[in-house]
Amino acid sequence: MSGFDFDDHSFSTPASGEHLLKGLNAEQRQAVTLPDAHALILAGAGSGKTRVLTTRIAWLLAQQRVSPAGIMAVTFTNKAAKEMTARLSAMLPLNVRGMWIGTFHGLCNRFLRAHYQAANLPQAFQILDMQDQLSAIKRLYKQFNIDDEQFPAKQMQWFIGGCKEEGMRPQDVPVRDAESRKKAEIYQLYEDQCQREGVVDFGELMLRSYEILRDHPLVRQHYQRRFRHILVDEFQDTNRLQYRWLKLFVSNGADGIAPNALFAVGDDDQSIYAFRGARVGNMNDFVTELKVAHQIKLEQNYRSHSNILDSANALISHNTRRLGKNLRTDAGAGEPVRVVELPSDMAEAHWIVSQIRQLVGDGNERKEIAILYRSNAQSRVIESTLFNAGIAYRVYGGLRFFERAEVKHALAYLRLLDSPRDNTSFLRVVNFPPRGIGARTIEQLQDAARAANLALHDAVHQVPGKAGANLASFVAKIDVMREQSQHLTLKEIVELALDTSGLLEHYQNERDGADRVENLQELVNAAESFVSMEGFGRETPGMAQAEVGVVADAAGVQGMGADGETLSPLAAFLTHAALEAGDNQAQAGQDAVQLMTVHAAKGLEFNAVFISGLEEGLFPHENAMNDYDGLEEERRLMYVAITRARQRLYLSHAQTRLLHGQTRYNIRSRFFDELPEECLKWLTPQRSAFADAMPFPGAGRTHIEPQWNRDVRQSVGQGGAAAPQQGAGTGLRAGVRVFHTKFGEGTVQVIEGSGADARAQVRFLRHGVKWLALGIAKLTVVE
DNA sequence: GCTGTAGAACTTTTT
DNA sequence: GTTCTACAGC
Repeated sequence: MSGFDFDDHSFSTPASGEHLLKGLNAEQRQAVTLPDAHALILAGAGSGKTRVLTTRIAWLLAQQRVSPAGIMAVTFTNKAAKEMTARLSAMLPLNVRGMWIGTFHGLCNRFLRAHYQAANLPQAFQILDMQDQLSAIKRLYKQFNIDDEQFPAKQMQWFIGGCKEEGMRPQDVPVRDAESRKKAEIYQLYEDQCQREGVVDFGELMLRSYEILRDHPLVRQHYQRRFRHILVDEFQDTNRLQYRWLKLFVSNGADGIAPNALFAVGDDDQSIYAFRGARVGNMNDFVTELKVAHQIKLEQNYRSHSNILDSANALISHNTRRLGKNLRTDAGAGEPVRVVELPSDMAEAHWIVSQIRQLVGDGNERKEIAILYRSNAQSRVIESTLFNAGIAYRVYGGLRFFERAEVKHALAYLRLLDSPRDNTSFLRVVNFPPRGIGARTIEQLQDAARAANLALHDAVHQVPGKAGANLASFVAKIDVMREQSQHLTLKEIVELALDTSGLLEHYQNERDGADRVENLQELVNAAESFVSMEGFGRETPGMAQAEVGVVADAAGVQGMGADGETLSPLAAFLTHAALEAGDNQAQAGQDAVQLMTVHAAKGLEFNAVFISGLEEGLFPHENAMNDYDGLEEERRLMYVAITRARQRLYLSHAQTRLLHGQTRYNIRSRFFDELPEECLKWLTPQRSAFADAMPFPGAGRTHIEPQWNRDVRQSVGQGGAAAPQQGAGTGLRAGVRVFHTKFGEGTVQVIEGSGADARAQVRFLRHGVKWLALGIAKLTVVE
């Protein structure tokens, strides 16, 4: 039950673990069997990264070099953590629950529950997701009269998250001017509010456990002593704080603790999350700061044919500052990469659908076909085309189960049972379903609560009159519910909440409430299966007692509860809901074509992949094109997209695209020019100024036109014959300064196309770079 | 206190 | 073009 017997070597595997190495190539085998020292594994796409990671753990255990309790394995997503756990238990007969395998945030949560007193948190602290966090900030704005115009709440949320990722508390925020001072001030107010209400956001989970490890040597030493092997997946995605957090677990041999080993697996070429704080530089820092002796590259690719892989390699070689890696495959050349240009986004969608029809007709499974795009907005046209064609599809992204409004409402009621001080939850449901508690009443309550320094829940009796009575009856309802829930199972508690709150009834009476009722029902199911899901609720406190006891006894460390309290099943369930928003896979398991952004596709693979919208401004995205790092990240994104494909890869771009309600004219992505010609098969002639009027190409027609004028941008740059008809007469050419009635002054970057299709790329002083159709836009030449 | 309409936003996203 | 937010009117 404890699973924390440190001397537990009780699995019946041959001690050598040799059998685990079967089927591994030399590189993989070398990585798996490295000595107990820090190591960096550069694992290219499709090189068997997860396999190496899990086999490494299994091998260490089988060799009896470490007990399960001495392992910590960290991932980014719940999905990855689950997969690792599943593979591991398939390899070895052992109780994986004794190990610390989980996401950064999941492990931090586990840590903070154990050290909640040192962390100065209630044991049943609630976790704010992004929605909760934003509404918490907005609430703060109301209370302190902060101008949302001047400090947009969304931006503030981003700012606070960014500070925490850098390990900065409000007092650490550099104050340069009035604005930064105010931001730091708001950050502080937000922190105070969270502390008062006993809630933590995602960043706080990381930062606070980091601080405890940093500031409590005895706690730190305890974990350093315990974890002999720390393994990290997707290391290139770690942010600064996560890296520092990891380093605190590393023992350098001081304090009488034997050195332990950090085994990091990552791929710098697949680093696509810089925009949310990921720092590829952590890989280099790791190597130098911890004097990593073992670096292994996994370059054998088991996924793609060589036309695909060579394309990926060629593309990514245009990036500088790489750690350097070249994938190889034994799979043979395979099909060429098919490339096509289409007149519009709609034509592109039709073309993709026609190709999919053909693929499916040839016996390919729909779920083995993926359509990738750079931004979500692009999915709409494709969706409607697939829908009209009657092809089953599934879109990734969007609202997940625990994020749905009705589910969040139900969870808010449940949270109030455990954490009455959670004002975010209180406000969410105090008048939902409507019970006559309006804005003015709530304002009164907030004033009273602030004056008396009480939680909203505890201040209801300070509000006089009818309004106060309404509030009191709401609180009474919650309190009664809490009383009644005392001896119920988790499932019964959820049912009680749905019933007593009136949520279920409310949605049952609503016209379009059927889906919501169904989701609430699903929540009951989730609660039921959660209990039977092997002891999530038991496991954490089990660790808490054992560990905290050890540390507190040995060191007399104050403030670390070693009492026998366990986290209630409800609290565990709420934690689960916050840390794992659940699937959005409505039709999961069906044989449907997969639609997703390139980001969402990372880590997945398909037999056939369509990458759509390969146009300048879209992919690479215009917001990323301005700086060099941004462009390199876009290229890595493209690299990720290409390497998703096993057998067939299709690249498409459209001349015109409806975006934000207006037609945009795009030229094909520069990435086409970075792919090896011999791997490609152009299904339409490469675009030129003279070939614009191509009719909508019949699906699958494969004639190849002469490829004159390959790079339009280049010919304009040379001041050559680009845009012969349009540009010549008006004096419009690259470099000329122009004026636009809406965007103001700018400089022409590129002109291309001819006649009605002619377009110019203009860099405006105030509005950035835009593509304008010369037949429509009113451009005046300034000079 | 609720409902309807006008206005703004809009890259990528897990925890 | 769509979707969410905010404020005004009933």
